[in-house]
Amino acid sequence: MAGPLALVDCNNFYVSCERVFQPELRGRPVVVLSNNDGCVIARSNESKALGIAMGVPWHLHRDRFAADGVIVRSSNYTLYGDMSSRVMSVLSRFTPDLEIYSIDEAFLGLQGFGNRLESHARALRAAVLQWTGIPVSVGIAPTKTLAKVANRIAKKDEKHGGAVLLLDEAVQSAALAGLELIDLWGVAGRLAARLAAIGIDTPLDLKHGDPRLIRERLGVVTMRLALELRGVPCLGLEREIPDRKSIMASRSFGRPVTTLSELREAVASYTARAAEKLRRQHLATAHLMVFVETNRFKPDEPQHHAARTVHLPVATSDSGKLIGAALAGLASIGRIGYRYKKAGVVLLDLHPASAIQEGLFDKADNPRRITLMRTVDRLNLRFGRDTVSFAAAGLRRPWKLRREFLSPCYTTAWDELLRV
DNA sequence: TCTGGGGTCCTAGGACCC
DNA sequence: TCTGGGGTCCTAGGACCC
Repeated sequence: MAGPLALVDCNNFYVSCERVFQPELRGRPVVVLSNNDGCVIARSNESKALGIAMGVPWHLHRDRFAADGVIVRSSNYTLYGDMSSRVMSVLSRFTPDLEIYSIDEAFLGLQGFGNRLESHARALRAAVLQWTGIPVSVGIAPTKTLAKVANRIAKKDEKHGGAVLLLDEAVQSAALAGLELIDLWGVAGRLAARLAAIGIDTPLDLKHGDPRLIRERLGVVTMRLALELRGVPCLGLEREIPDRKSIMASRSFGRPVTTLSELREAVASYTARAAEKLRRQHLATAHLMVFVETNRFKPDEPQHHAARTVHLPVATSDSGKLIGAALAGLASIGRIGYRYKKAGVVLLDLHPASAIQEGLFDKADNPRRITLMRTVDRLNLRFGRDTVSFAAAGLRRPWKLRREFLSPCYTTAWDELLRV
């Protein structure tokens, strides 16, 4: 069933969108800034070559950007959303098997294309460029994780002409040999550190690691990642767009907010915006969370981060009701005397709007947690340096627990016991 | 000398992605 | 003066219920 997959990823997407309508930006260093012109969220290749990192705050680098002739644009999400739809629409002409993964990426199922994969990839790139003006890179491999690797190589090295195929095992390993763990999809700093702690230092180590051991130590998500590196598909193509599980509307304030009335205004307008999204997706919500935050980049100022969840007796998408609930939540957490930097609302526990009348949202069929308990006569604990074992009447055999799986409060107790 | 075995809801936070 | 705005999944623990 599973055939090769392509990951199609738009190059420097936001910058490319700006360039479609301002061709004079081509060949020049360009960055796009986040809301409030806070930090850099997209860079052209020329900007990357200047050493501009993702996410850097603009105000700290403004002078340097100016000196380097960097062109700066505020973001325009309406434009990017529209361009994204055009790109996806072109891609859908090439295969019905399409997963829109993000605003600028899609996975394509390419079963049945046989040995025409490479020419197909090139035709696809050319079509997207011609019809939308957006350059894309294509990575083709048997699994999503390897397709990500292929795409990364296609993007980094121009000699491949924007398309890379990783179809046989030796080629895949050669590609992985040039990467570090944090270059992999799903690996960031923390996981890389935990992998290193069990002797997995490179993508090839992970590929050849013992899946059972990895699962035991690091969980099922990491085991899937290891298998995907071997070419075993663990992540399927998701053709249907699933309903959202939460909807958020939040903003950082341009300057600190110190009065409750300003906070109320902001929260009311974010709630209205979230409610619009909710209705557009034909959903209703039964919980709403409102939160406020002070400026975390100013640790010397008094900090206050607070959130309150408000339960709605009947799921709704009515802006008025939601704003009322959000303001009630805000009243119980907002405090005078703090300089607030950010606020927002999150709508949770979403249901199809059509289910409201029938009350179908009310009852969840699946238990949220399964508890196992056993009363035992007496516990016999043996503490070792790295493991503790339990023997008890009521347990068929002793349980052994490794230290790294204990939460810190227990390991402290463990240390105490070892000292005795 | 002795008092079960589950369940739900809520809050909070970690870790990752784009 | 100035550091984004969304999402996902997972884990853990407390309060409370029957």
